[in-house]
Amino acid sequence: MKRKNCCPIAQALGVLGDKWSLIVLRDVIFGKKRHFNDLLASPEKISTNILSNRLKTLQEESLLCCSVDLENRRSKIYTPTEKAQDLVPVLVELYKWGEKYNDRADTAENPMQD
Amino acid sequence: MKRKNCCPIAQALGVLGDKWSLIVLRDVIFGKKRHFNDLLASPEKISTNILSNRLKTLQEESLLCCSVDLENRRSKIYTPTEKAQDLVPVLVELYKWGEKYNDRADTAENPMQD
DNA sequence: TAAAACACTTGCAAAATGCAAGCTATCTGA
DNA sequence: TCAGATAGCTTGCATTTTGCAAGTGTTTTA
Repeated sequence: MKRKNCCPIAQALGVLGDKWSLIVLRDVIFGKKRHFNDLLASPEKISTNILSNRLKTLQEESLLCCSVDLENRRSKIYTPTEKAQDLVPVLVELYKWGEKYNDRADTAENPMQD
Repeated sequence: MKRKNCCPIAQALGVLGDKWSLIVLRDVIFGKKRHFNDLLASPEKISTNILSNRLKTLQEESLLCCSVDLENRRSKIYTPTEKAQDLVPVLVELYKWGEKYNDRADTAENPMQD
């Protein structure tokens, strides 16, 4: 969803305002997950085609960069850019809000405590 | 999207992780918009059925409450709850991030400067 | 060299979104 | 009082996004 000529919140949501982008970024940033299968294994159960698509768009938005794992050439490594790291405050505030109002978390499945 | 037994971020996104909920909340919280038609008039151009649906789900999630305008009984007033007000830090961080990385905002259309 | 692992891709069904039109209750002006 | 305007929806239908299962191609391991 392109959102030109509108407020920064709408522009941020143009990139992040879907069901999965921030989940993937959470896992890459806090969970330190780097591989496709690591991200697939999250308790939210993203499906392979969506994950693949999200990794593509997040690269296009310069939130992730992708490199080949030198020790295992069939494996790709996805790392967060500075632009993605700058989402930490957003994720932290979301975490605090979710904790205050919606928390039924099983800490064993909590990616913030990786 | 129900997200039980998972981290607070995922739970927050279960409520807010779509294209429109945070846009509506932005307008109610910062733009101080209270009526259906005020919300319709935002530059992001939400359509009537989606707005109607979002107002309903945001009430179900206790983020908005709805009352009849006593001075104009065909008009309804939507006000943010404390739970919604507590999203201010999330919206502020999103704003800062959007401003830093995606800003092409026309300040004349910027709801944060209402 | 056969089997397993990894990162996808494809096909198809279901759900969400987007657009236009219509509908009902209230209100306003002649 | 009564036609038209207004506010807030609802409906129908096309398009887009998501979800699930199965399959593909390359690399690695046994």
